[in-house]
Amino acid sequence: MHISSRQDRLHAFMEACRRQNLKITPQRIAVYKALMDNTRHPSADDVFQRVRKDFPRISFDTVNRTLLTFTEAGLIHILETPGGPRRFDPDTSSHHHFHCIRCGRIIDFCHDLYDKLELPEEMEKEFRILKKTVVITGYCDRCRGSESAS
Amino acid sequence: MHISSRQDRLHAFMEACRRQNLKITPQRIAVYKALMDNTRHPSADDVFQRVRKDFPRISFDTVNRTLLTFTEAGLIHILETPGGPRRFDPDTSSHHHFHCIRCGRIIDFCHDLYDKLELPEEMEKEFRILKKTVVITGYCDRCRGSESAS
DNA sequence: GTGATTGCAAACCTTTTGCACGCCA
DNA sequence: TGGCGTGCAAAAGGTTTGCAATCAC
Repeated sequence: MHISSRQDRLHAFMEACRRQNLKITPQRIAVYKALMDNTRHPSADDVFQRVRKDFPRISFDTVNRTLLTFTEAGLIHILETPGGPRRFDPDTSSHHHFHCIRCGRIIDFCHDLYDKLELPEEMEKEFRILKKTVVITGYCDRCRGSESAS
Repeated sequence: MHISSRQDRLHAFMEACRRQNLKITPQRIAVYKALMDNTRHPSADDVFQRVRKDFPRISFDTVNRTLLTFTEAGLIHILETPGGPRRFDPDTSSHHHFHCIRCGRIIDFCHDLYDKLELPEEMEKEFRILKKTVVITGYCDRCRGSESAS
């Protein structure tokens, strides 16, 4: 959970960069700050638009590549989506997702039981697991009425 | 599981179309047949390439739209992927996925316990649920060695 | 006959790639 | 200084849209 302050998180971020031999550049800091502000599920472009406000000269590519770098470093996650632009998730704590197949909304939810699910034994042996999420798909409250009205 | 014959499944498909007021066109039949053959996780283009063999005059758009139509009708599912082209899943029985974040492989697995997971009560009340999947992300057996070699 | 479906083509959007320059360590 | 990181621009890849012609019912 996000009990740590902005400063603490920024500090931890820089530590993580050092640990992974990632150079600490103004651009990376700007991207990370934007991610801390945005608790939703931003696309690369969403992040770009936000970072731009404080860092007008940054390029989209830098933002996009930075996001991929952060993902490889485990600082953020890539969301599982039903197609469409890639979405990132700055929240790396265990949580789960609901996807509306009509409006595309992704709704986070927490669920202790799901968090505690054990991984299949063989998989744990053979693979290196980073994340486990329950994804529920359907029509959200706003869309469930219109489902047959196609 | 797929104990029913090709003929049975085709028949069930046509029944489903009638039930949903979908016209039974040669194109839709061709797409459905291609899906029955392909047990992997095809993209729209994968399906297109396959259908083409038996139906050279079909257009990509028709295939793509047909897949979306089938999804809305609940005949197939859209896979949750970390970006990239949309993938479809002709297997609508309960199963779960592992995603390798390095090579992009999607591996199906079955897991009774995961199948039996109960949905969050409130969600079941408010939303219309179509599917529930556990998605595990990480490095697969082939890729786990190369993870630090970036 | 009528409305749903198809084929075609263009537009749109996102992601990837290559390369020269610049900056962090 | 060396090599990683950045910015720019072009290309590639996938999806969506509009419209006229066609087909299933």
